[in-house]
Amino acid sequence: MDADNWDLSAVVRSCLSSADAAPSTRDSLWVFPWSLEQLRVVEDRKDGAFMNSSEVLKRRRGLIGVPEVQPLPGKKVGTLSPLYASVLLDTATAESTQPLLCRKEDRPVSQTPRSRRKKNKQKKVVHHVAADGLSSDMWAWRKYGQKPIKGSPYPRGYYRCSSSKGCAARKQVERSRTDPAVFIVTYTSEHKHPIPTRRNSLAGSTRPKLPSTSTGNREVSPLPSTAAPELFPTTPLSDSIPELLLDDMEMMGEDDFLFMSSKQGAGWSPTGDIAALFYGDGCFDDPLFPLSSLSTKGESSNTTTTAGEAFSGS
DNA sequence: CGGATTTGACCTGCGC
DNA sequence: GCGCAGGTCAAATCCG
Repeated sequence: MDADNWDLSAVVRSCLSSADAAPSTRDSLWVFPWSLEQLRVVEDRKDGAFMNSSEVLKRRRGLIGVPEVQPLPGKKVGTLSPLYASVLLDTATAESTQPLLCRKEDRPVSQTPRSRRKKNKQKKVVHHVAADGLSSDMWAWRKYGQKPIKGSPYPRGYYRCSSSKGCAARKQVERSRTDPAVFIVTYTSEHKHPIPTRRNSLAGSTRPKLPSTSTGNREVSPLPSTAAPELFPTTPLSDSIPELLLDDMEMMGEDDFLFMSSKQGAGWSPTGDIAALFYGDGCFDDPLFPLSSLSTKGESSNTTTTAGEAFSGS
């Protein structure tokens, strides 16, 4: 895939493979960087077929193997990441029948999101996380802005890494407009420093401020300050990850990490939460994304969900 | 006092 | 070229 052709759907596509598809194009899997807490949140909801947290942990430690998933009743067996599971959750709870996932080239022109501006040409990692799963980020983030987003009742918060000065890593947090219980976290750029083994002093000094009442927008805030991911203690992960992976990740930005293909391996996520596993051929070459076989809604391609729609303006 | 958050202003890219 | 909308800046403010 052309790096300039980056699209959210590609992010999602990269997380899924289908067991019934041709191995040459489907034998790929990405486990996106969810913390165990986040995974447990998804796991508890039992809304789809996905690898549970213990499985992820085993894979993380073993750094090999194919995730096993429980097939949805009447659905084909597939493998999918927690990220996709969250997308399913998002879809399942959406009142709208508008698809949440689609291929970029299938998107009607009228629905094309205001296409990526300069900043948006940067590769991004998009997570859908439950509110109580936001607490898992090892990095320290400092909020530098908040903007209302057209078409969404919820503003988007802008955070930059405060673990190290000069670090270009940023993230955006906003509520899903289809499921306010789900937050869309978008990571851009990469950390230019090793992941802290524990939350640094900056993070520790972040005050757990109560949501402002003076502005009257308390209910539309993407998340109260107290819910900022960086404010919660997180179990250090360094004890279970081979050092070589840390070295690899330091040399390899998240973008490179995302676009690695045609080989096996593992590494840290941009969030530093959990090792990602990948193997097989590059999944970005997939000609089709067989979401219809896994979707919890509908059977036709018309109901294939698109995370891009959940993310873009109306 | 140092660092984080808030929030209005400003900048910039994109569509028309 | 203009307007819109997203992204960033920075002063004011808050808090430990």
